[in-house]
Amino acid sequence: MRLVVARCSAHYTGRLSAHLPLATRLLVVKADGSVLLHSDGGSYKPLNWMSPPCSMAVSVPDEDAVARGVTQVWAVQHAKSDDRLEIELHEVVHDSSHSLGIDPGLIKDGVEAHLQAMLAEQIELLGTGHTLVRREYPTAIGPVDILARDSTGGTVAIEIKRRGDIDGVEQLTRYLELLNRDPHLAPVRGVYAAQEIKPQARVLATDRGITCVLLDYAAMKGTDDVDSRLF
Amino acid sequence: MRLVVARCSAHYTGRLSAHLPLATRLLVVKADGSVLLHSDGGSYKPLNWMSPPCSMAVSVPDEDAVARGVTQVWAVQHAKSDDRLEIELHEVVHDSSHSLGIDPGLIKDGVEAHLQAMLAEQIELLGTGHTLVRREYPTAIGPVDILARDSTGGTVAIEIKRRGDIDGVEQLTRYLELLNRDPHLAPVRGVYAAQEIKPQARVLATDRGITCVLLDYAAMKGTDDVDSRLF
DNA sequence: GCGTGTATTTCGGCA
DNA sequence: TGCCGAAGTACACGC
Repeated sequence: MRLVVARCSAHYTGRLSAHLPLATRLLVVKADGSVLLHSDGGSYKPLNWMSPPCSMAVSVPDEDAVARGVTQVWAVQHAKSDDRLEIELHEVVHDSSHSLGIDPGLIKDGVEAHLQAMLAEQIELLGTGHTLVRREYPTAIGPVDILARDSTGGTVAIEIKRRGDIDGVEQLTRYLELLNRDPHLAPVRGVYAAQEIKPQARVLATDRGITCVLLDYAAMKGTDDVDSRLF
Repeated sequence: MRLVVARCSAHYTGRLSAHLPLATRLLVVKADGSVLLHSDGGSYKPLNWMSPPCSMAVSVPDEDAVARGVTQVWAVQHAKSDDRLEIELHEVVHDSSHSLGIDPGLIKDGVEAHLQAMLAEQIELLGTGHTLVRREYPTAIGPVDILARDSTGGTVAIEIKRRGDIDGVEQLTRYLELLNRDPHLAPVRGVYAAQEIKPQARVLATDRGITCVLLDYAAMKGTDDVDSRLF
């Protein structure tokens, strides 16, 4: 990994065109050849970058560029597309290289899969008498997160999201349409369960007769008996 | 901006829990207090990070940690939530600080907004006699990109994408269903306009009576009289 | 390899 | 400020 701090400008062409005016920035060249261009703010996203696989060619600036104060030019070309990032470096403030080795990677916990597991175990949160049929109930267009039965024996298809957006309603709608063709299951009721449901998603869901349920992750985790296995 | 290369492990708790085993990584501390933890690969996304606003407290490791080889502990706490990132540093390979100043930021060109603006100005690309009603025509489930009238006075709802995928067809279908309930507008015809339309999207659109239109960005830009303001 | 669905998404725009 | 949709989305998992 090479770290360079320099005054620079940059130009990207590929899926869009973008330009970065002259300013001092951090340039990171990773071992796989990818390049990140970071400012001193924003968030984790670089101002500009090139993803691997790509290769970088360093060249001497032409006369015109030298006159503008350019000391070197980096041309980073993506290996499989026309994506191209050109960086003109002016003063270089810092330049160092470091050997990092391969990273063991991140271990995660607490994403949608956990919500699904916990709701499956606490299916009565949807109402007294609800019973689990199975998680990841398979259909022709993909698995339904949870299939259950309510106290009257009616089938309930549940779509789970961390953030309930409008596309989740579409997803559930497609499942419901398919499931309702199965005479063993029909009629199937839909439940959209999420930690947070956007107003527009709620409107669309309600319009289609889908019930919205808010999930309280902390409360569910508190009564989750498999909690202990996490870490 | 502070750059540190060090052998470290990390623990994140917040919207999820995550752990990073001991390895050598780049740690970037930005001027706004945010912290990035990068490996020598992956992509532009850090292995772990803390977004601003947040604050970092450096402390001396306890006896137990010292025994594990920890030389310092960074506790990064988000200012507005419970998000917390703890980093245990072992050997520090590199440590430098740099003043970068405020970045002028990225200037983009060629995104969906440009396509929309240009098509609104060149609405006759859809056929002679087409007139613009308005851009971002509001509905209960979100704004339609462009609403127009054709030469016969019929209403046309236009969905614009850079890359025409299947979800854009779904989106337009929802709008059409809603708009067709409005007696002042009905019947409303749908047009799916994109620089590139995926075969599956084209099939679905055609099946639903939606017209597909390919947008030639370069050609549209050539006749765009506000072109001069870009860059 | 491609398609699908998630993400500590981030980012910008508009009400 | 909050909500909503786009992103050079990236990324993992399924087939």
